[in-house]
Amino acid sequence: MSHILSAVAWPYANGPRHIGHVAGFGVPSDVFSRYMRMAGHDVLMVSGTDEHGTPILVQAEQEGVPPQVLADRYNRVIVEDLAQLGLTYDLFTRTTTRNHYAVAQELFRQVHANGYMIERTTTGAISPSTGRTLPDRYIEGTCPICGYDGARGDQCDNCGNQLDPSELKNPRSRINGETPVFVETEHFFLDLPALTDAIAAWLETRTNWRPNVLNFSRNLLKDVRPRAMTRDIDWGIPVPLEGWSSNPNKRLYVWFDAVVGYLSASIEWARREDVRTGGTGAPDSTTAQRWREWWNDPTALSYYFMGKDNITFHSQIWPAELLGYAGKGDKGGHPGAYGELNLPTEVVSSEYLNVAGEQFSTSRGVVIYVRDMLARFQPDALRYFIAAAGPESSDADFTWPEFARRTNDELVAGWGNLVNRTATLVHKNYGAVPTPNEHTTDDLALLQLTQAGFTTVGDLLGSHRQRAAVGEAMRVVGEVNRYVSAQQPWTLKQDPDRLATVLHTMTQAVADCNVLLAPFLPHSAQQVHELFGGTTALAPQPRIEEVTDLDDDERTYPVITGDYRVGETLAPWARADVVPGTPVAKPAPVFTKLTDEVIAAEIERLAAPRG
RNA sequence: GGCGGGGUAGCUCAGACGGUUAGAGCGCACGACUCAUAAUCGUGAGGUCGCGGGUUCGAUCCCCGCCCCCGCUACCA
Repeated sequence: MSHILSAVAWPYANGPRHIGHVAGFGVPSDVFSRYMRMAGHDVLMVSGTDEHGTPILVQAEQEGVPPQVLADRYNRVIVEDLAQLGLTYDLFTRTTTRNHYAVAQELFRQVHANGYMIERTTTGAISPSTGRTLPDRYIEGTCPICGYDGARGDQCDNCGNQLDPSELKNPRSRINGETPVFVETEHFFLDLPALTDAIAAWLETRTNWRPNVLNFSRNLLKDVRPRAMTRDIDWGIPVPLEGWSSNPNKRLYVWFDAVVGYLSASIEWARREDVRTGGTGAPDSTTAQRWREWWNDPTALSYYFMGKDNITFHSQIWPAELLGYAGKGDKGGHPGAYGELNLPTEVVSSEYLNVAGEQFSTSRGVVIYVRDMLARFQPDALRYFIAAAGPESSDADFTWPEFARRTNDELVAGWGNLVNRTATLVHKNYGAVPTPNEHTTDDLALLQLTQAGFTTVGDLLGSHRQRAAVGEAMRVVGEVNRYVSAQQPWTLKQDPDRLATVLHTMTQAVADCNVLLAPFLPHSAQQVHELFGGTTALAPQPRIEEVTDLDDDERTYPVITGDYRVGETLAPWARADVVPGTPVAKPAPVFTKLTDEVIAAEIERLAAPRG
């Protein structure tokens, strides 16, 4: 049994998240975490909303509200969506807690003390009216090469050439149209060249990563330069150094602190455990130190879930921060108060989910929000689609007809119908799970087959092959349907001994399948369990809790948390023998079949102009 | 431009470190059954494995060239 950290990418709080986001990081991380918990491991699954950076600041100004107000709004929306989808975070928090500020600053301070934060003067574009960094992407003008007027500061969309923003003719801010000025400014750069050997050595020890992720990560090391970790901006975490911390216009780069979130959320989780068990939540109390079980124990495992656009931050920047913190680069050094922190065991990156062949685009209205999806469809239907057809190893496509097909032909007709016909037969004939007589070889063969699923499906889940895993589980479901057709229990009314045995075998096989599918379909797994008279918790769900900031009594915010203890709130990854005599009521269908009309309405909604 | 991924049955995809008849699900055709949300089970039709060369006894899988699609290209979350 291992300690396993499920580190899930932090959704950016500038708007509601769409199903592409949860396909990339949400469902895969939850399926993995649920399975690992069922298999008996100590899983800590953490994430939160990422709330700093230019986009939130710009959007807040356009709306005329403080950035924190904007972030508060979308933090709550995202929390509600992820919880409703059934994502079992041990803690889903945010980057604007005092705890996170303190942890991010501690990381920065020690990386700096070890010599891996180097101060440099650079020329940067700033907005003259605010004094803030104007990122390349926020500058546009006329391309000096092709004359196209809509060129961005980093690249011309017309001719494809890379540009330097200072080369643009008639440069202007996309935020407010003013002409940017190029000034000299001081910033701290993460000294990646001094850490490259250490990163490369770590990458060399990595096995079992998806090959494209590992190759991409190795490639990144071919051309490494120091990377700025501070910004001219007044929204973010203050730079914890003399002369900097009091400067309202210097802040940590949003990505520096976003990846620190995995650690700070783990620490916040431990501190809240301390509070829950009667402590004060002070960082140095015994329970509040429990995060170290996942971060300091070298045998602990950590899996980072994200979309492919985040790979560089998780296989290069975050390891560099950790190595710099530990003093393990070319310049030496020593760890700070958190000790030697584990580097990622595996960076589990997804590709992209497209919608009907197009990339998601909020501005063009090519988007399906998680919220809208969950308002009209069962969460398990979306989870199933993502698990079975998601962008696991290459880009995948979401279309409404395919969603309907997966739901109707596989979930409803395959699995739901097996549950329903089994429960109906049991209910009609006995009203309870019957006591079996002697099993035939057919019965035993089926039970052996469903039992074997725990190994085959489990192995696939453990190696992040969820599409194959759910396919294997559904193959087992198909075998049970074949058994039912072959045994024809509805013809056995004159042979009660045999009927009881067949129905008992079916019930056991369905129960096995239900556990196999529980990581993917937790909502319906619990329903199916109860349909067959189960009274215990099989697949727990997360809950939203309003909490007070541990270091600021004035502030409250919602978190996602829950109790996911195997054997107590969660079924183990193994057969649970069905108990003869357990009452089985007349079943109601577990999954809702999607009609053509419903799907047509969704297609129309997607095609409609935005707004 | 550079780097990376991909082009396999009508659709969505799997697979082969080169080797007898290339797989799955759905769709389609026919049949069986009727416990079940017209669900289930069986049988069958259907593929020049992007194009052109090369290596090889043999390539769809390796090499070269080409065409097409997608992503990344570093201060953008």
